[in-house]
Amino acid sequence: MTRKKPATLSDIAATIGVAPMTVSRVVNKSGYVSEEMRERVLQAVAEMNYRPNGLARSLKRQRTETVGLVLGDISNPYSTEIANAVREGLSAGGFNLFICISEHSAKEDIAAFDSLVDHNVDGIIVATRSNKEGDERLAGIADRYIPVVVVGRDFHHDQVDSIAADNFSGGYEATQHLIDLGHKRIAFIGASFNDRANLKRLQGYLAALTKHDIPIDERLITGKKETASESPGYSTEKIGYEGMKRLLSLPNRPTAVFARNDFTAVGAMTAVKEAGLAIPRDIAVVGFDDTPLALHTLPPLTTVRQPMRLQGQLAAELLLRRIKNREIETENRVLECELIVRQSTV
Amino acid sequence: MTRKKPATLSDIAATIGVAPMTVSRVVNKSGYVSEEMRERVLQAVAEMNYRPNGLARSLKRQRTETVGLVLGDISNPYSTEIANAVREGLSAGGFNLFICISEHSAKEDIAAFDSLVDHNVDGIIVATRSNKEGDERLAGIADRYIPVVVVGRDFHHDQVDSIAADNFSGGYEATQHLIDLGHKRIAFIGASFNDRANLKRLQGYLAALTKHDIPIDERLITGKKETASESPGYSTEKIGYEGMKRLLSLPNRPTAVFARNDFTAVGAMTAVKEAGLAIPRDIAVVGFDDTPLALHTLPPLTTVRQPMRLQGQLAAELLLRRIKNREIETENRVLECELIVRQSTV
DNA sequence: GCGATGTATGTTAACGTTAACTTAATATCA
DNA sequence: TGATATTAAGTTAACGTTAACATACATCGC
Repeated sequence: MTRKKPATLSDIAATIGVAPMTVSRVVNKSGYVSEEMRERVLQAVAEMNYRPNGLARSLKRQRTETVGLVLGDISNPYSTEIANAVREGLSAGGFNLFICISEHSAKEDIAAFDSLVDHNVDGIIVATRSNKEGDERLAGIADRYIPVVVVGRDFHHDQVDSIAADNFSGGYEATQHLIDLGHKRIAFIGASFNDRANLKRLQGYLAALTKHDIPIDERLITGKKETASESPGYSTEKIGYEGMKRLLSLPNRPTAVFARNDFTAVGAMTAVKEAGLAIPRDIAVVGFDDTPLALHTLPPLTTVRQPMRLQGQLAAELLLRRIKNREIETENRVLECELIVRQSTV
Repeated sequence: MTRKKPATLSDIAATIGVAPMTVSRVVNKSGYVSEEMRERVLQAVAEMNYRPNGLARSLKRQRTETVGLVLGDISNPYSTEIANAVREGLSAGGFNLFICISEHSAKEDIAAFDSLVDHNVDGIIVATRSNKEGDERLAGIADRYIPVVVVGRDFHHDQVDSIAADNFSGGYEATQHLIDLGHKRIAFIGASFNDRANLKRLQGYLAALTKHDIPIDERLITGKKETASESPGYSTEKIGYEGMKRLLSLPNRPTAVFARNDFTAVGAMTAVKEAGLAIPRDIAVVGFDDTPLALHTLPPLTTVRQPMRLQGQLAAELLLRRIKNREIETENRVLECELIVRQSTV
């Protein structure tokens, strides 16, 4: 059996003996077509299993009604929530979403940008970590007036809207909460210097300590100075578990820990329980992100909720706005985080 | 400032006074071009910030070097691992990956298929749950000889390769394991009848009980008969928690539970602990999937590992194979699962 | 009866690229 | 030396669609 090529608009036109344009009008419901002709065309379309060629259409129309989303990794509630919210926002506006994964590599970041630009998407939402080469390419794209919105990425350009959670104040509040409970030896688990959001959380932690005249003890800050691409964000239970083990072996161990995120917190909690200590009596634990998991740890986890969905919604909204009209002021939104107190600290 | 249109290949050709074809040859490194000309062109390309228009190129070349992946939801280690493995397999072959999310809705499933077909992707990998309308559309796509591979989806077509984990024997082994440990009252948490994989796990569970002459008690099977689109696969801790609560309130409560997946198992464990019972002494728990989480529950979770990465790798491999040559026998692979025994059952 | 308007089609050219062919100059070799 | 390759371009037409314009007939109000 030989493979037959898909029918084109001209094929349809030829078989029923009309001009291609007439078929186009029926398919696109535009312009004048008689009811009789409409039916003839529609029947042929159905019979020949015709589908418009999107490439040709987009090439001619100069728009694809498609938006690209670049994520660092997919195995991460943050990415997940953003993607879902973006998708909803876009499909409400009639746009399709294509997602690309960069695995936190600058090279893949760029490959994703290029691939999306090559497919002439109408706009791009970028939610990967900043890196020099990627930023340069992104600037080049924005320079060409392709609508771009960045989420949680440290990138500035006069054509690019940005959205981020206030990780600094989130970290500050989490630490403040522990201080309010009387803790003096508060640890930070999972510091990472090439992840901007994480860094901000750490800075918030440091600021809160400083504000309350609590000396900063470097031994209480675990983490590593990664240089390049790093770990699958998701399985950071390991980081938490190992970090906590190290902290517990200190001569003067902490009475509270602030973990970079909920997964790290879960790992830390496991280490605490294994050591025969109680949470929060011996060690209080705070996480970050308020993932669904946080409700189901034992005890339930105090954590900082960042508005993930809202970030995704806003990203979709700002991008659609910019697609409609490129000549607008850029917006840079910073969204508040909220401390959710549960039983792991009280 | 007025927005200038991006430079085209002809623009480049015009500014340096050569034929467009010459520029094309330089850009694509094909055919003969003198070294001197090459440099002239390359310089103009750089100066004018030129990027080939992928739509036009794909339209002409009749291929996009892009593959689409349709996932039911993104908030799910299963989707995640598959996506990562597929991505790796494809990028090794020089293909780009676009991911679409259907939110387990037949309508969105179809929208995703159509969007991908409209963008003329070279092939599609489908990892969503089966549904009638979606299957019909998918068959129509496969009929047009567009390469399609399904992963964990119950779909048969003489042009479509399929890959699935052996959920039945996974469920069987998990249950067998509990029976071997002497359990007679074994519950199943989170039954769902519109999720094929889940159904198979349940059937494996039932088969193991039957094989060992253990009567099936319907009260020990929790779950609901959902009709349509369902829950965000990911936060099924709730299902596990609530299911376990119900089981614990039975007059003759189970001594072991087999949960549909690890998240459900975690929820169940929380309920067990809250009731003041010990795992595995009072109630043994088995999960499914072997997510990273399973190592960090307390106690660590016995679970059934399904080869997620392998499924993704195979999907990429089979799809690329079919893209290269459509006239090949279809393959239907069923991959073994492996019971990982940890402390939640022993 | 005549311009104005509405309806139903057809024609042309273009979106940006490249496969396939053509032309022309230069190099190679028996 | 002439035949044959090789190199370096240019020309044409097409991928499948649609915007813009052109044509033709019917209807309408006056």
